[in-house]
Amino acid sequence: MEYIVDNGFVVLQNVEDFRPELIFDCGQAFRWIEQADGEWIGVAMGKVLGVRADGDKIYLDCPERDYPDIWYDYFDMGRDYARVRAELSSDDFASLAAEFGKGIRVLRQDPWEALCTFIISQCNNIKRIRGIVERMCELFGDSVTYRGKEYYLFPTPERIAGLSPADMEPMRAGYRAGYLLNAALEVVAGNIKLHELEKLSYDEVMDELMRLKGVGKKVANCVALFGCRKVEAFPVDVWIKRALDRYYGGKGFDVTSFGDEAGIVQQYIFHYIRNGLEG
DNA sequence: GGGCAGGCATCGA
DNA sequence: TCGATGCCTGCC
Repeated sequence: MEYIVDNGFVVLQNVEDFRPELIFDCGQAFRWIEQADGEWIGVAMGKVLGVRADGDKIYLDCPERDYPDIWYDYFDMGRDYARVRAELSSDDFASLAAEFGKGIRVLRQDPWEALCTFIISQCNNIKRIRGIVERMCELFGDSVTYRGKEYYLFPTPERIAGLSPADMEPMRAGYRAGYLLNAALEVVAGNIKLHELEKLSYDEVMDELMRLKGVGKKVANCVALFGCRKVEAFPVDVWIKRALDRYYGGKGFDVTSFGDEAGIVQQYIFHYIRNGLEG
């Protein structure tokens, strides 16, 4: 956990795998926004954070203690992504994708936020997902001030559980609003313990999550990967399915061939097929 | 102005 | 177990 503090910034040095535009714009998190000067500002884990990359240095605008307490884990800094990429060398397609996506990291997000955002994601495009999530936070989240500007935290399950369907209409989440309300009620009732899930096996996590209405295999895999630290989770959406069909002969493909960190490979492939294959 | 977007639940074979 | 269908909404 090597870092220095420089002029109020936490500075990570000699970081090879950390490109904010890839991390924040590859569909795993929906609340990071690029500023005109290239800095990224996001709301996560109950905080607001500014992130700037300059060569192999990463500048985090946060109190020093927040790095070991929060952001080291959130940015998955304990994982050697160069090793993950190197281990794919026997797979031509995956290593191409990994090379193209060098700089991606899989964020370790709050499980409740991951659950809600990926419930919202179903049958939706990223732009609209972002809009719904943002309205959800502005309507029901607590406000915090950062550099003199107001931001809204992701609302707690308790707050959502107290809403009526009519209260949720301004979110414009459509039929997904009912799923969110149900999930909040289940969490508040203690019928699912989101923060305990990471201690369970991947299969157990999937079973628990899929008990919730509106949570099927795809959403559960996303929550397991991004919210419960299950890096073997491999969400298959229409894009990934097309890629597997095309490059691995489709149906019989066994994702465990990507190893026990298949979810990281999924992020590389997802980014590659959407941004790297044009022309 | 339809089709469609990083699914899911339900229903009928 | 599998395929078809409706679901809210809004951008293209």
